[in-house]
Amino acid sequence: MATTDTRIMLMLVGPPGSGKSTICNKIIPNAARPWTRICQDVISKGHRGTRVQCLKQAASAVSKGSSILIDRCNIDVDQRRDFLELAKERGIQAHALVLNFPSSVCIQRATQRTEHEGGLLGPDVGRVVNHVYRSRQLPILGEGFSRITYCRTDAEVEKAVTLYLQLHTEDHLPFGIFGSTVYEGKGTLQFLATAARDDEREVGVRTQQVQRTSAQESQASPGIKPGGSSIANKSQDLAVEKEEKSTLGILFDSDSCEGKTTLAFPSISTSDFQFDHEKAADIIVKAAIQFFQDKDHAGLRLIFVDLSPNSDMLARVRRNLVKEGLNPQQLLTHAGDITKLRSSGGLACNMITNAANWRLKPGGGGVNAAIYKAAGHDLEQATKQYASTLNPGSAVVVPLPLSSPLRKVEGVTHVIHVLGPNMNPQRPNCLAGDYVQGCQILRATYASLFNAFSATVKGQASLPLGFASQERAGDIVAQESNKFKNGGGVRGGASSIRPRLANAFTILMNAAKQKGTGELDTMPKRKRPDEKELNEIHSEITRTAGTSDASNTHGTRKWDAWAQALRAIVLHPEQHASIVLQVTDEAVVISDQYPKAQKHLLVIARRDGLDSIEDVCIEHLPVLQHLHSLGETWATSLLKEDPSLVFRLGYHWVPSMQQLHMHVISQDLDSPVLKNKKHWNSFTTDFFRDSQDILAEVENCGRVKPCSPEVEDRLLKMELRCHRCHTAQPNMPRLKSHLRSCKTPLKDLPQQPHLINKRKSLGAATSSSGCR
DNA sequence: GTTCTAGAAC
DNA sequence: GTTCTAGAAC
Repeated sequence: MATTDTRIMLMLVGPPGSGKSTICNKIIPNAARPWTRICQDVISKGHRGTRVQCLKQAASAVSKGSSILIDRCNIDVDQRRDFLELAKERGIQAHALVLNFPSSVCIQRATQRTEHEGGLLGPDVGRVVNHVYRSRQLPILGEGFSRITYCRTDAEVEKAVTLYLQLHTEDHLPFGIFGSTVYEGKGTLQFLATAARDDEREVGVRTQQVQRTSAQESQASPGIKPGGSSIANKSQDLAVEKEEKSTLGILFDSDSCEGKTTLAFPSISTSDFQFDHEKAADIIVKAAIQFFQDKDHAGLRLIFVDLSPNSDMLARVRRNLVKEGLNPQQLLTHAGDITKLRSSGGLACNMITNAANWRLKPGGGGVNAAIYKAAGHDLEQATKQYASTLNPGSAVVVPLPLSSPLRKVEGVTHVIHVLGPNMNPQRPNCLAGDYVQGCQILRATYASLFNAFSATVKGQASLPLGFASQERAGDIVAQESNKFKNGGGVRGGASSIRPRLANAFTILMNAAKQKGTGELDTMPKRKRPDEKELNEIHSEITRTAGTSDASNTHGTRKWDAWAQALRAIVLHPEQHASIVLQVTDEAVVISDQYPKAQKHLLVIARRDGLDSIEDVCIEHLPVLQHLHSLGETWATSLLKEDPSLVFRLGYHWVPSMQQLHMHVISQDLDSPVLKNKKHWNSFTTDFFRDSQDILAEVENCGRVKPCSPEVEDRLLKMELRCHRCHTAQPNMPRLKSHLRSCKTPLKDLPQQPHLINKRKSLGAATSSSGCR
C-alpha cells in the first residue's frame, strides 16, 4: 500500500557478530536515497550511548528527511518498541532486516574479528552472543513493521542490501514478510517463523537471478561462509544489479498494480524458430500498445518474461518500450522463470503463456517443457479437452485444474498456448525467410494471445475457450474478414484491435461458440455452460433462492457500524497490529477476536465491494485461490504446533460482517465464546461452505448460489448435533458437556498431516458440485 | 459480530 | 427458582 511519505526506518535485528555494521557501511555511502545510521555503540561522542540518545538522533534524522538504519541488536520486543513508536508517530514505514544466522556463525565472526566499535570482540564474546541469542524474539508484523525480511545466508543479505541500495527517495516496497528463516525456538515464535518461511512462497523475494545464484552456491558449498560474499563474480553482480533495477518499476509501485489481472508471456518464435529479434521486439511492443488502446483493458497487465537477465529480447523490448512511450506499468519486463513468477519472482500472475508446439505436447525444450513440467500431468490432460493441435498465429486457453501444482503454488489459473511462425529450416513449416508472412503471423499470434487473455478475464472463461484455428491466422483474416465484418466481437473487447485482427478474433470466438461445426472438432469436449445457460442458471438460482432483491447479492447491502470492523482492518492493517498476522496485496490474515475453537483465524480479502461469496464472480477466482493458499499455509503452521488438530477452511454462506473473509478453524470447536445455537450451526451445517467447494463452484458456474433467507434460517436454527457422532443434544450446555467426552473420530476427513477440508456436514441443504 | 434481558422451558 | 433461548440494541 502506498504511503505519501516513503522514508523508512530499517531496523537491523541480530546478535553481535551478525554483520549489522557491515550492512550499514554498504548501504549508506552508495544508496540512492539518504540514510542515517543510528548506532548505539558510538552515539555518545564515539562511545556507547543509551537508547534514548538513539531515539533522539533517529527523530532528528527523520525530521531532516532521511531514512534511518537502526544499527543495534534490537533483539527483543522491548528493545524495538520505542523505535517502532517513533516510526508510527512520524508516519514512516518500519522495516526489519533479520540476520537469522545460526549462533555458531555469529560467535565465530564475533570472536575472530579484530575491530569493533563497541569493543565487543575476543574469545569471551561467545558468552555474550549466546546470552543475546537466547533472549531473541523474532520480529512480527504485529509489532508495527510493515515489512520484514529474513536472511539466513550471506547471499540473502547481499540481496537485501542491493534492494535497499537501489531504493530511491520516491520508491516504496511492498508490505509483508519476505525471505526465509529457520528458527530453533519454541512456541509462538517458532510458529511465526514457520509462517514467515511459508510466506516466502506467497510474496517472494524479488530477484530471480539473485535467488538462482544463491541456490547454486548453496548446492556447491553448503553452509555459511563467514565474512565472504556469496555473489560469485563481478559480472554476476552487475547482472543482478541490472535486473534488480529492471524490476523496481514493478516492485515499488504496488498500488498501481493492485487489483490488476496479469498475463505473463515469453518471446514467441525467437528462440528455436529463429525469428528476427528486432522485428519480434517491435511486434511485441506494438501489439501491447494496440491492446491497451482499448479502455476496457486498463485493469489488465502484461509481463514480458525471459529467463536470463542478459536476454537480448528483454533489452530490445525495454528499448522499444521507451521509444514507443508505452506505460511501463502496462507492459512490464522481468527476467526469471515463467513457471515460478510468484514463488521466486514475487510477481503474482493469473495467466501464463506457453510457447507451444503444434501438437500441444510436453517435451522439447524451453518454455514449453518448463510449463508442462511445472503444471504436472494435469495440464496435458486439460489441454486435450480443449484442442489437439495448434496452428501458427493461434491461441488456446486452458484453465488449470485446481490440482495442478502450478495453480496451487503459483496461483496460475489459466495457461494460454500459442504457436508462432517458424523461420528455422530444420523445423516444420519453415517460412524460408518470408518475413512479410512471418510478421503477419507473429502479430496475429500476439493479438490472439492478448485478446484471449482479455476475453477470459471478462468472463468468457465460462465459455469454451478455444482460440485455435484450422487455418493459419493470416489465411483466415484474408478469407473471412468480409464474411464477419459486422461481427460483434467479444463484448467490445476487441473493438480497438485493427479491423483485420478484430475480424480474425471474432471468427475464432464465433467458432468457439458454434456447436456441431467443423471448428468445434478442436474445441473443448468438456461440458461447460455457455452464456445463455449461465444466464438461465443465474435466473434459476435467484428463483430458487426466493430472493428478488438484488441488493442481497451485489454489494448494495447496508452494513451496520459493528459489521464494518473487518473492512477497517483491511483498510488500515497497521492500526490493528495486535491481531494482524500477515498482510499481502490481496488479503489480511488476523486472529479471530472471538475464536470459536482452539485455533481460529480469518483470511480477509482486501478488494472493495467483495463482501461475501455471493459477490464473487469468475474473475475473482485468483482472489479466492489466494485466500485459500494463505489459509492452508497458516493451517499447516498451526498443525506443526499441534498435530492433533484438524482444520477446515471455509466461508459463512451469509456473512455477518462486511468484507469477504475465510475462516480457518480447528475442528475441536472448543471455545468459551462459542455460546449459542447460531454459533454452532454456522460452523457445522451447510451454512459453512468449504473453500474448496466454493472454488469449484465458481470455476464451474461462474458464481456461488445465493442462500435464501429461508435456507439461512433453517440451517442456523437446526437442532444441535454433535459434529463427531451426530447425536442430537437438547441445548448448548449439554452439547458442550457431550463434546468433552465424545471420542468419535471426525469422519470424511483426509489423513493428517494434510488438513481439512472435505467433510460431510450436517443438515445437507445443497449439492456442492452442481450449478443450481 | 457481542451483550443484554425478557420470557419460555424446565 | 434456575436454565436457556431468542430478539433488540449496538
